[in-house]
Amino acid sequence: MDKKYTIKDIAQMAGVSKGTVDRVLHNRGKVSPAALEKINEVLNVIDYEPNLIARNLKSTKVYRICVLLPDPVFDPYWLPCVNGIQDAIKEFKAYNVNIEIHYFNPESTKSFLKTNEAIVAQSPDAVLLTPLFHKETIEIIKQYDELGIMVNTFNNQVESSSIKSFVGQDLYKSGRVAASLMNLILPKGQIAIIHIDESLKNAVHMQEKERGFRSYFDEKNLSDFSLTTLKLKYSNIETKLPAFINENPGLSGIFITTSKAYQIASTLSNITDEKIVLIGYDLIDKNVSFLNQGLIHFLIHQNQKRQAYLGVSTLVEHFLFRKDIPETILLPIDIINVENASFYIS
Amino acid sequence: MDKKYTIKDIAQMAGVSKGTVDRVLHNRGKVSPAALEKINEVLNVIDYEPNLIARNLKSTKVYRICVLLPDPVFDPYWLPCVNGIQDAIKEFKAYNVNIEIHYFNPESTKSFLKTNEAIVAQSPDAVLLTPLFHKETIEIIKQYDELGIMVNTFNNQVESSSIKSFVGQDLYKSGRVAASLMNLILPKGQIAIIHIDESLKNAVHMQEKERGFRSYFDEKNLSDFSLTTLKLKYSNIETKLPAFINENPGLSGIFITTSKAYQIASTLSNITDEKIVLIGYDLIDKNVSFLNQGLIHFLIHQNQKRQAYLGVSTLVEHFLFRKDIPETILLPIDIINVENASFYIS
DNA sequence: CATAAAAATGTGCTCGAACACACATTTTTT
DNA sequence: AAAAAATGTGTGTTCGAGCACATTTTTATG
Repeated sequence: MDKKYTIKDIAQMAGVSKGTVDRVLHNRGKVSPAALEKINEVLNVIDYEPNLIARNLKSTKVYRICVLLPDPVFDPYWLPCVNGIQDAIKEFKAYNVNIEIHYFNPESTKSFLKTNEAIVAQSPDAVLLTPLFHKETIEIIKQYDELGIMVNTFNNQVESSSIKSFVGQDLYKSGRVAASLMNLILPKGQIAIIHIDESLKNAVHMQEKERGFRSYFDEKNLSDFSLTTLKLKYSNIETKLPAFINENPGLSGIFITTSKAYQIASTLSNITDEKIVLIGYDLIDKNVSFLNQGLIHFLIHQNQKRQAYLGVSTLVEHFLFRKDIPETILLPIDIINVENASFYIS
Repeated sequence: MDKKYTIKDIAQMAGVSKGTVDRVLHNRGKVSPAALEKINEVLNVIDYEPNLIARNLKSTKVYRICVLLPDPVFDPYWLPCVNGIQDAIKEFKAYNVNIEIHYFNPESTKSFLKTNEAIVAQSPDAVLLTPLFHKETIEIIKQYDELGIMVNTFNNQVESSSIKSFVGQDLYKSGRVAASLMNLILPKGQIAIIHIDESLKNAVHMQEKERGFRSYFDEKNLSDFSLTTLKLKYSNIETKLPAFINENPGLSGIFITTSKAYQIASTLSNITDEKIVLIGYDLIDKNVSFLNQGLIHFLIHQNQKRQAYLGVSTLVEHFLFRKDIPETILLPIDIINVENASFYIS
């Protein structure tokens, strides 16, 4: 009963030509009520699904998708994204899709705006954004909206009615996951939450993680714990972290809300032999190296590669196969330790 | 420079007809040395990739793939597999592929053999097997091999040169992951490894997990631990487990090598208030329920859904797009606790 | 009622690969 | 020397959807 019907089949069954069937299916042109009814009758009985292969063979329209990504040269955090996008490019190269990556300097709002202009100039069908800068993103999105360019986002969440979709992780929950792991290793003690950032562009990101982390301990009502927040910059870790350790000799755990746990691990290994539990984010090489050395206990995998891949592939499948684009795709919060890390590194 | 060339383009460039180009590309029919050289010259310069869409549109060949799966009625463990396969069916329904699931009773080798016969009678192009019964699987595979039916396996690994591919998890490593988590919670104490099985059909599965689990503690040279292995059957858990707990009052952790951790959790909650750490496998409803209650600490996610999906999709992509089938695909060993479980449940 | 305008419907070509078939040329056989 | 076989090459059709254009039918208007 799973026979595949073609437009020709329907035309024959309804006693009309395939042109008329086509007009009914696509609401194009005029069709007499009589013909409409005959065709609808057939359509109600059978289960017509257009052959996507044939459709995409015919169509000469080339869909253009631009990806706006921070240049991995400035931060290796973004490297997996490039791989994810290249996977998507490879997968869809048989189709009429053109996917381009445009890089910007994550330290510079100017670079962000300039690269956006370059993309706008190309007037693609859709853009996948990494909305690092909130204010600028809102501006840019307005522009895209006016030009009828579809906007998807990933990694960072920005509220805007013009955004079709977001791919990322529930940061609040990921903070809770980190907390649950910390609590498992440390039944009590002082724990620091460290934010490492130069420009506060990840401020919301980090705050959500902290909120989740704290909520876990709040709920548990664990009076055995004391939580301290510490904000560091790349440039002052070497001086401020040792000072902080000195001031807090009872410190037993650190939760790092960015991918820079390796910086803490590295500095820490130079100044103390005490075992401080480190939990951080992302499987970048340096983090994995400290994980293997036992200096980082857990990493939470944000799977940027898959985020980027899904961001692109949902767009492509929307254009090619008319699939719906989900408003939000939340990737699982993968818990990584030294034993299972190798399976997540691609 | 990424222009897509067609056979017609090549024909024109080489000054021959598309028929001759086709003969060169597919080694069919005779071609004069002169024509061959001209065409090869063109092919060396450009980067020809046949349009897969056009190829699959033309081909009328319907590929038939049968999946041999234990009936989820007997064990809910297999339910996610059905979903994974249905995902694959949905994804490829536009193509000429016919995917059928055939169920057998996992308690009965007879049922396994009988269902296999039914599949053989259909003479599909490929079969995806769940090789529960080792001896019978080897026999069956021989039969498939003689008939030229391609065999892929998932979940259970069976050594055979006739098997094209295996999708699953590294069980030894998953045992190690479980051990590392156990060690994190328990700095010392007595730990039991419990195998729950009726027919020992999973014997190899469980042994590998135990081997990995023990290897972790062996390596660490942790003399503070003592590991005991206990084999239970579904029917005698209620009597034997309490007896075991009585005999071993110092027991502080249990590693359950199958998806039946919920049975242990349930029995345990009736006989003792002591906090015993439980680590098991698989996100089946009952396990997740005990995870949420805090009676199970960790579950290792074997992701059967994805295993089944990948088993089918690699086959389909092999037939449709001539992709290589990887010999082994090892899925990551996902660590699940109460905080991140929801993201893995589909 | 004629005729233009509008509405409805059918025909035919395209996309690119695959392959059957027809035809031409050369080689081999009797 | 004619017939038969082998070899080389080009042409044309197919797959199904999409769409432009041609054709037919209906309706409106003087």
